[in-house]
Amino acid sequence: MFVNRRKPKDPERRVPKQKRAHERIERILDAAADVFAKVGVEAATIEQIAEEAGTSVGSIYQFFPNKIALFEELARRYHEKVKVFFDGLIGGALLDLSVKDILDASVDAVWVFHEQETAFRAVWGDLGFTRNVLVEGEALNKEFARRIEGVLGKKLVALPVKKRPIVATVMVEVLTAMLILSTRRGSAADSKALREETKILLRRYVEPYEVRLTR
Amino acid sequence: MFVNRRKPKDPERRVPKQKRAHERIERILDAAADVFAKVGVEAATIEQIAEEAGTSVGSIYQFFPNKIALFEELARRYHEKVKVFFDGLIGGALLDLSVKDILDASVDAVWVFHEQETAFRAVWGDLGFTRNVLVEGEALNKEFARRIEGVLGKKLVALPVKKRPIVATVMVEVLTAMLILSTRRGSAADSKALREETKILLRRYVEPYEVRLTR
Amino acid sequence: MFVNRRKPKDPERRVPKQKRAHERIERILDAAADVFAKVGVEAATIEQIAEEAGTSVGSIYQFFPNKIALFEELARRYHEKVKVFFDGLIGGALLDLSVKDILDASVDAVWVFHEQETAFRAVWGDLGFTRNVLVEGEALNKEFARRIEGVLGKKLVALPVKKRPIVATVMVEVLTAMLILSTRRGSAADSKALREETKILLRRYVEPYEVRLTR
Amino acid sequence: MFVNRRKPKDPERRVPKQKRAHERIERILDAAADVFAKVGVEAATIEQIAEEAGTSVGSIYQFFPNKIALFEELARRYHEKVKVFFDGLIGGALLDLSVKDILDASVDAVWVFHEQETAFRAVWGDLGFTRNVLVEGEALNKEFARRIEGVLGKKLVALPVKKRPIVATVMVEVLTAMLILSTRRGSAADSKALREETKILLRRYVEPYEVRLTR
DNA sequence: TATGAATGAGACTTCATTCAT
DNA sequence: GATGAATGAAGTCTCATTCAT
Repeated sequence: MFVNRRKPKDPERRVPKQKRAHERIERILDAAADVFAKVGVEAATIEQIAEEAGTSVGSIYQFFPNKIALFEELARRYHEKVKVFFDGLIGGALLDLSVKDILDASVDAVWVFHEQETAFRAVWGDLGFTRNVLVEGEALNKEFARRIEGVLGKKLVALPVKKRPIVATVMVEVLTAMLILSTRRGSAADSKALREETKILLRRYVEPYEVRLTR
Repeated sequence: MFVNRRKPKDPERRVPKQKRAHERIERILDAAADVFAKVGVEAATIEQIAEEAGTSVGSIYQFFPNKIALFEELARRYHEKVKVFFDGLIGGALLDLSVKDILDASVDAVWVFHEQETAFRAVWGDLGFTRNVLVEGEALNKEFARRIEGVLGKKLVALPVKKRPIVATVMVEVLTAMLILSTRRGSAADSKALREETKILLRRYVEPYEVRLTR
Repeated sequence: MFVNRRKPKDPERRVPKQKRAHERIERILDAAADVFAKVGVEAATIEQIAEEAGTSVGSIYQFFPNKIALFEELARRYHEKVKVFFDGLIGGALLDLSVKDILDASVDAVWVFHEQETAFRAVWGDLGFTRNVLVEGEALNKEFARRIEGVLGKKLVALPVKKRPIVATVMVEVLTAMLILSTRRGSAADSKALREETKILLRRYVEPYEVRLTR
Repeated sequence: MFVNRRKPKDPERRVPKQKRAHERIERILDAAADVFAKVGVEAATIEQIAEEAGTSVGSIYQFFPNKIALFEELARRYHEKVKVFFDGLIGGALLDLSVKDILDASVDAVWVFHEQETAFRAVWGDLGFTRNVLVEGEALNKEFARRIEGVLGKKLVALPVKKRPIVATVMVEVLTAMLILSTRRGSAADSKALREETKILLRRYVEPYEVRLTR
């Protein structure tokens, strides 16, 4: 009742021990992602999320100290998921393929991943705008870039080591931009076309680095 | 957009008042742009903007029905400015240049424009975030694309008419993405490097369409 | 919307420049005192106070950053009022009277003051309980005690200097206790009787110090 | 006060369970007293109390219908304890002593009791604050007064019967006030001094009633 | 018209109480 | 019974918008 009654509380909040709790957390996060996707992170309200999750606001606060924590957890999870995804992609036989095939396969894979993870897009899309957590989005893309650098180094022999970071960064950002665009545009036909165009764009960008020009 | 700004009864004596009102509107919009840039559209408060503009909230509501109208007017103006900018760009002797030179000049021009218009970036950057006005941002980029199509048609003779829209769209989005990235990264050195890399990227993308491959 | 949007704000809040605002502040404080008196400081809600004051919660927050600030301002004002009251009491011709007459006059005056300032009692009564602001109540009574010491020194010649503080403190606390009791009991008859009994109690307590026992 | 604690069907097998329940109740009440003492009744949360008691909130609600019931039970118990205490005090050889010795012994005893029962002070102190249960605190003091009246009648022969109630009341309230003051002030030295001063105060107050003025 | 105080809906968060396990 | 997660009413506070001066 009094001002100081709003004590910070255990910042970690309850650790989910029970299965039911675990499910609820998932439902809450899913709902949060949906709502974030629908109206944006800022405009989303806890009540909305609770309703979408089929719970009460109290339950959300049982697990998350505030709205931003929901967002951060989502971002963290996507980050994780993407890392795993990339590891699978690169860890595979990718490096045995030609640059063109690598790009095609990668774009396809990322595209599919992106389309399946509806909520992912919302979070990712908002990352740049939600000033408080910009960091996370940056981190995500920077991590992508780092991974890609590894591949570039092996396949694009004509690419000077010093230029690798920027080329990788550009590739990631271009891919991101195309994904976001495809989300914005909505139509499946557009998406397909954009995907193919993205492949072309990336291929043309890096092809010159593929073989060292001899003679 | 505006409330009752368009009722010039007694035009004679209205002129000075109109002038004052006009100045006030400009100051309000400038302030809004600044505040939006600083804290984001959602977080910005009318009071903040009023203070920054050296007016009162009441005065703002005299001219704008609500906060979003401020944003929309800003977006509209930038849209306008950009159109003018593009007209200048394309209307000039651009078409006499080679594709490479066109791209270089265009990227440079856009880049400079973007860097000068601080508030522009804020508005543009927040476009995706404030869902209600996403439209405006889309419109902007679509308009860009349409303009570019005109140029493409003339210079990229090998580009099939049907492919023009998507190529133009990709170019605009890529350029946009690079501009946003450069804003995020901040450092001037990065910006310069990104600008050059953007030129390379775009050039490689469209070069194949430059000349019809004859046998 | 976001967590950090709840910025501390100008802690002083608006300074009342306008007459209307001033009146409103008075009304708010009166209402607060009433509500505090009725349900206690902790249980009082801003909404209740706003209703009682015939305003809106927003108006209250225009002037006071939070509920506790209302309480503190009330306490501060009462403190002030009481100081003035005491100055009047002691500054008068009181010292020319006998100890008995001084006590009688003082108890009467305090009693009347206390009965008139309904809200005062509420705030004072809660001072001891509202942990956060205990200080204020203590300060008030300590100040009383200090004033009384001055009088004691002059009239109670047989009271050793070293004992003055505790005797003064006991007198103040006893008087306070009796006032609070009389508030609790409610009935006017009781109040009158308690008042007289308080005079007796205090008189008997200090009479032995009145004259130095010679021989 | 209690929910369903009084349904001993199958008393045989219930004994151990009852015992366990009894212990739990004690632990809960102790915890409640501690927490009330620490943060005040309003600010105390059931969860805090449960934690302090090493139980769960559910268990608390097994025995107490709500938070206030905890408080009331504590008050009731203190009331009880105090009654027993007083009975011991008065039932003893007290009446054989002089008025001075009675007062000295009583004040000492009450003081010690008060200092030992830490939680008691918290509950008592908060009595005035939690309006709903003000009654209880009043009752306590009224009961004290009644007991004291009995003694007064026997020892203060010069005290008119009609004046007994108010004298008793004043004595109790004064003692209470001094105890509370000593709690507030904290220091042991102060406490000792206050205790002695309280003895003096009370003695001087009632001495005149000790012997009937003859002639 | 300009000002800024007033309004009040609505967001966040807490916590007493209930209830499924 | 015991547990602690779930609920949601209620409280605090903010700020877009209105309106009296």
